[in-house]
Amino acid sequence: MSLTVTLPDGNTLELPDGASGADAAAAIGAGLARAALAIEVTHPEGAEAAELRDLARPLPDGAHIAILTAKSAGEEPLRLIRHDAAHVLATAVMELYPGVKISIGPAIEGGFYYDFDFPEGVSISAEDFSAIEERMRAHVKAGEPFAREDVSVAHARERFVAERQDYKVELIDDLVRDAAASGNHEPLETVSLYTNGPFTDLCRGPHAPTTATVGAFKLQSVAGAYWRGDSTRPMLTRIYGTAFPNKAQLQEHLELIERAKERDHRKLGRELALFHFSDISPGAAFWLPAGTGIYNSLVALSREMNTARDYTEVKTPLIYDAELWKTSGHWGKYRENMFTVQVEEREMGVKPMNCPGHAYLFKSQRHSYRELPVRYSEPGLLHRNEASGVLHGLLRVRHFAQDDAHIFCTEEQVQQEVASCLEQAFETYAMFDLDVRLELSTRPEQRIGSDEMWDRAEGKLTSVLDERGLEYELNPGDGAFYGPKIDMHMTDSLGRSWQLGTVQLDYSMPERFDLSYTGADNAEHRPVMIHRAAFGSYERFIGIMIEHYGGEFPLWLTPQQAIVLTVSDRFNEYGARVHERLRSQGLRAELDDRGESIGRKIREAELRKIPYMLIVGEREQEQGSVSLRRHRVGDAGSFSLDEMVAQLAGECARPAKP
RNA sequence: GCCGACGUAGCUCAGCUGGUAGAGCACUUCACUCGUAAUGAAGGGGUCCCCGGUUCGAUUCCGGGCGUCGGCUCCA
Repeated sequence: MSLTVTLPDGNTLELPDGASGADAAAAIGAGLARAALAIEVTHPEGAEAAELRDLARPLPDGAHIAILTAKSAGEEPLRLIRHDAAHVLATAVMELYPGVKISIGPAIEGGFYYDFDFPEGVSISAEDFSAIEERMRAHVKAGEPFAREDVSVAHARERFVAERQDYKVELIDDLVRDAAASGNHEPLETVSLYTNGPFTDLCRGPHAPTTATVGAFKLQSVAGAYWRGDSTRPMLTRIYGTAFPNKAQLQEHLELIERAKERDHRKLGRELALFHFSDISPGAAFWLPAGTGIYNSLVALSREMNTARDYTEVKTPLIYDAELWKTSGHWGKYRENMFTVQVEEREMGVKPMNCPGHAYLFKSQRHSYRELPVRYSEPGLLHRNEASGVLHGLLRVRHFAQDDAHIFCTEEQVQQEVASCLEQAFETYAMFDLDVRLELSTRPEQRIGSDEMWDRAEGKLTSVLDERGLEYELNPGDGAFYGPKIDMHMTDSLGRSWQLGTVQLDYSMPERFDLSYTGADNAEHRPVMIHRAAFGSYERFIGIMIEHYGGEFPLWLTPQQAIVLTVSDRFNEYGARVHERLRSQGLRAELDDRGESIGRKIREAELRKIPYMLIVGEREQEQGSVSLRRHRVGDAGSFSLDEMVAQLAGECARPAKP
């Protein structure tokens, strides 16, 4: 008896019955057999997707197979190695800390982690890493095989109960329950265990043949993480690490992280004197002149774009009677995260968002269907009492402003308005070369409004996205408490994802505030409310933008577009004239006429990342010219003053909207 | 909020086992008048995060708080 499998190049391979993936690799070549990590198997019958399996498992007859090695394309080899590394980490920790309870340890983007529950009184910090790494290295060096064993649920459960591995027992019970609940599957009868050296873990697999494939690894950080991501359950200790097939790749990865840290907006914000943070007001930026310039440019851009789209700007109060927040529903859900003040006998709340104010303002006037959509925009100041542990530079703050707007429209206008909001957001991001990721967030558990309302609202957002052929991720249960939303996300220098823009559909707020307009039928109708922002908060957007550009902003946005550097103070008068010419063209230019050497002036301007340095000395003064040096490029030749001014004015203009 | 680490001059950091602190950069002044990434000299600058405790004496040890960093939870 024999079996036949098909290789990726279309050739077939005949193997004895019961042959494994390892046998297939060996049949192809000894080099491949040594390098093989796992095998991708596509079943002959059934339309199931390819499955990555251990090399040791027998191959089904007629399968299409592909041997995976460390050099295979895609993320799979790294994921496999990192998952192996997570098991090796657990092995070492179990040996070093008797009584520790293990939970889960997956591969993640950039590495892996394993969550542990250490015995009472034991706490782990980075200082313990070298001892753990040493044990890990011993296991990797030993090249211990990963052995898979499929055992009955009862057997596995007994085993982990006996070992007091409560988290594993809970995982098994959940697997059984989920299988039963899914309906279309048979009840769960077996689970797989993987053993490497002294360590056995409940694990779906696959794994590489031995621990030796973890060529290079490093433990990176330790952090708390709630069991099952649930803040009501115990907090476990998570150890993060990363692993690669070899040392060089690990080294390269670590250097990449170091370089990314150079782009950190908190570091650049300080170095470029854009903003300042202080204990005196946690979570609130002090904006220095350069940063304020950028901030104001963005606000101006938003105003222009809004005006072009028939938005009207309004101003609403910062502090409101609690009654407003009770009406909107925020008092019930977000009271803990609001700043409140006692004013005489009244309890007041500082606004964490503009919507209730805008709803109230809409209600204060009579509206005809003829004026709809009414679009109120307001870069209003907001305060949210964010938990101390979540604050993060400009990206998560307590005090901020949004490029916020609320659209009040008829049911029929909703799709058009949502589409237009998305377009405006895309247009905005295009000006900054940002690629955002879309997410559709649907009804959360804690919500207001009927199911019919949610069906309708989610349906509308989905249809706008689908009609435009936009790619998006579905985020079930992540909507606002009053309606579903489309969020636009962007990542920071270290790959962490942050929400920028949002478009939220809201049938609930108009109901709660009893908003209405008079229809053509002379009867009162309920408008629909759309909440939207493109930048999101100006603070966060600037933070993301600093990291995106590494502090080298586009010319139209940069705080200082040009600096005039005098070679010595004999040329300060001419320098001042050049400076004045630039300023009269509306350019943001500075004059450095200090008695310092030209070398020093250049160095300082380079460090400040000023794009154009105009150097003036004897030659330039005589010829009425300037010598240009571009940031990071160097000497760019000599130009007549008229020529230079015209060129700069042209290049520094804001790019035309697409 | 939770877990862990950290908190010394504007910034980056040093400071052995407890005896009230130091460097470089930045800043000020003076000299230098300079050609594409640092001229030299002198000087000023510190409630060593805050509040308690131990001690003859605390930046150092202990407790509590606050803040920051990395995660987790949360994010209207």
